[in-house]
Amino acid sequence: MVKARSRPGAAATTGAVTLSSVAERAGVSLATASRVLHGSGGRAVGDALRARVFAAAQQLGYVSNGPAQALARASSSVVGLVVHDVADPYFSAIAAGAMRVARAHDLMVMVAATFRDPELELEYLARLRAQRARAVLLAGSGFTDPGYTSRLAAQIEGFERQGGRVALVGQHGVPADAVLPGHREGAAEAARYLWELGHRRIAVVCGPRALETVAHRLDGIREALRGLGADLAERDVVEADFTRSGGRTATLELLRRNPGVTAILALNDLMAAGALAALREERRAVPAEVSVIGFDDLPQAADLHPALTTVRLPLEEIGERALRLILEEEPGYAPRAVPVPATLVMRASTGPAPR
Amino acid sequence: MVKARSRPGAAATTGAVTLSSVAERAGVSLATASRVLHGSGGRAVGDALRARVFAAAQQLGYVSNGPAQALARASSSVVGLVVHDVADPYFSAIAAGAMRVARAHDLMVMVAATFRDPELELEYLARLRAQRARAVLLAGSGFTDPGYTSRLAAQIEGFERQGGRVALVGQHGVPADAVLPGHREGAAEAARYLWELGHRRIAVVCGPRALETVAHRLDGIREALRGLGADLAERDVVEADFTRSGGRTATLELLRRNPGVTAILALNDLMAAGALAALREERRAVPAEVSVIGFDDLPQAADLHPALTTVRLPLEEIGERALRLILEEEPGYAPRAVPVPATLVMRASTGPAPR
DNA sequence: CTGTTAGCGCTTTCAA
DNA sequence: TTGAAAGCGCTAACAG
Repeated sequence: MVKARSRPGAAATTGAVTLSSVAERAGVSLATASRVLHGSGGRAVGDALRARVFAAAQQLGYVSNGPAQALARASSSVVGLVVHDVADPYFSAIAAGAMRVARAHDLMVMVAATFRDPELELEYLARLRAQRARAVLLAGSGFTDPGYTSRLAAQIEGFERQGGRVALVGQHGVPADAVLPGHREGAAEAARYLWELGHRRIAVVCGPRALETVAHRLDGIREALRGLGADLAERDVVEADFTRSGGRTATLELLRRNPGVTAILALNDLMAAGALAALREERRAVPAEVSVIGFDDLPQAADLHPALTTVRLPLEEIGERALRLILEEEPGYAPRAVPVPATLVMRASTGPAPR
Repeated sequence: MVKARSRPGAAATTGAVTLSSVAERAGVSLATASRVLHGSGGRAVGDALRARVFAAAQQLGYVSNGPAQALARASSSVVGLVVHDVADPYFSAIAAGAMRVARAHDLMVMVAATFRDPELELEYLARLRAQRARAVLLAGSGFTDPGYTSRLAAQIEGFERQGGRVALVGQHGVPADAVLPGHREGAAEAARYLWELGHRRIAVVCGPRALETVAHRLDGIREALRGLGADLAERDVVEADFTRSGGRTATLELLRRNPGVTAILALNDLMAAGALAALREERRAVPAEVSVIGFDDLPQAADLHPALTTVRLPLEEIGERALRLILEEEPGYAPRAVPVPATLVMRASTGPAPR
């Protein structure tokens, strides 16, 4: 018995429209059809054949097979984007920037959400590697854990050896191209601003310290206060989830522990929103009794009540720059680092310290 | 001269670690290595060989080649998600739900943002088809344009013929499995609520009417008012971008056109935020002078000032249900439609009509 | 349980 | 310019 699909091109019998069925229909070779339909630039094929191939493809409703192309070319047209959580506006802003760049390069974007699980981050990186992603942007802040760091470095190295490029948002303690948001400086500026307003009882509502972002922002505050001759007491730093509800809980706890605070630095805007809610519940006037500063300047920051004073980070730009770094520039001898400064945006949630 | 890579397995020389180099190293056949490393379940290979293969893969640092697998299996492990804009909380919530389901099925998610451009939507669908995505979720609301609709239907049909599954959020006027958010009913309920509060001068601030979502919500309002013996005048419907700034602009315009309005229905929460901002600028007290209702119940709705009364849509659930529909159920004879009801959430931005 | 082998659909020399 | 043919890395019969 003759096997149904023993010959190249036989697939056409099956129903699937392949390049060779297009070639056959157009009366040209497979190679020519490939050159017409996928060849870069478009030159190098006579106009007559060219037209016939297009017509055949059109009539047959040909759709190229991405995986096959990726296999033959040993490189795909997808880039990976790894975030903690797509529903977190911080990450969706970065994603928006990155996607714009991907679009400009005609690449598809594979998005993975780790929900702040380092293991998942590593796993997704491996899968992106398996998918032969051309580049990967790790937008989630690193975790300050040596074991994790070395495994991450190994994955990254493997990925790069395989021809892929990797960029990070934040310096994860591994050598790779990175965009470095001004966490430290921005936080320091916020702390100094409060100090200037006369606040002396400053507290911090922060996310998990294992997150690099959190650690850096906290450091910035600490250093700034030290520079001012003050000190941030451990009891004035309350840690919780890096979310609105974490911010609310932490603030409530803080108010219990230290009813005298006059200023709260929330390490992101989500937590700041929670802090404002808690303060409202506790009937503490903002900023008359307590001032609040956030971080990131999410779109909704200005709509909080009172409008949130915060440290602005150009998130979309960060996503753009990071992806550009690996898509538009050759790998250098040493990893590149692009600093992106943070700026203080003064609104209505801060005021002079009550006396 | 002997060609460097004339024999299968020769690739090992090149540096790339392939399945056959693993097999060779483990002293087993390619098939066995494949069964151990990628075979589902894991049975059917003796423990001894099994262990040797794992060891070899480990030592060599083997990473499977996704495209090659996809080609051989004629099916990939990626699903597509098409949205208007990842930075829009409406879509990022849906995306979060969908990604959770994808994760449960061990699938990667390719996200495409169309920025409300129908052409781009079609293009991405084609590319997802080329990537042999297993399923695609079109989360962006359809466009009420017949030309677009028929082309969309054609793409979807092609995609399905190819073995892929498609789900929609909203009925785009094409036959495909869909999750149908209660736009109409939710909007109607909001309108009736305002009516009960005594409002008789109700206006609508809406996004582009070419969007199905907008059209349906608007219809719901219109019908509800008609049912109450009232009518929504064209001059009381102001159209703008489906964003915060669109909401602000439209509200300003509305206030100029019709200073007497006592209630504003904004067709999404983003626009409602803009409406509140505009009202604040114009020194109109909310809800004492003007009541405002939004739509979606984004996480930030409760933090607006005053806290926004809005129509809640369980967005993450919508994303989940939609993806489940095509990942967990066999295609039916007819397209399925899963209705998801909207519910009114009463907060502080609405109150009795002033007299 | 294990190995052989024929493709999957496309790209890319190499020759003509 | 165009075509022939050799893979890309992996899966899945099929045969032992």
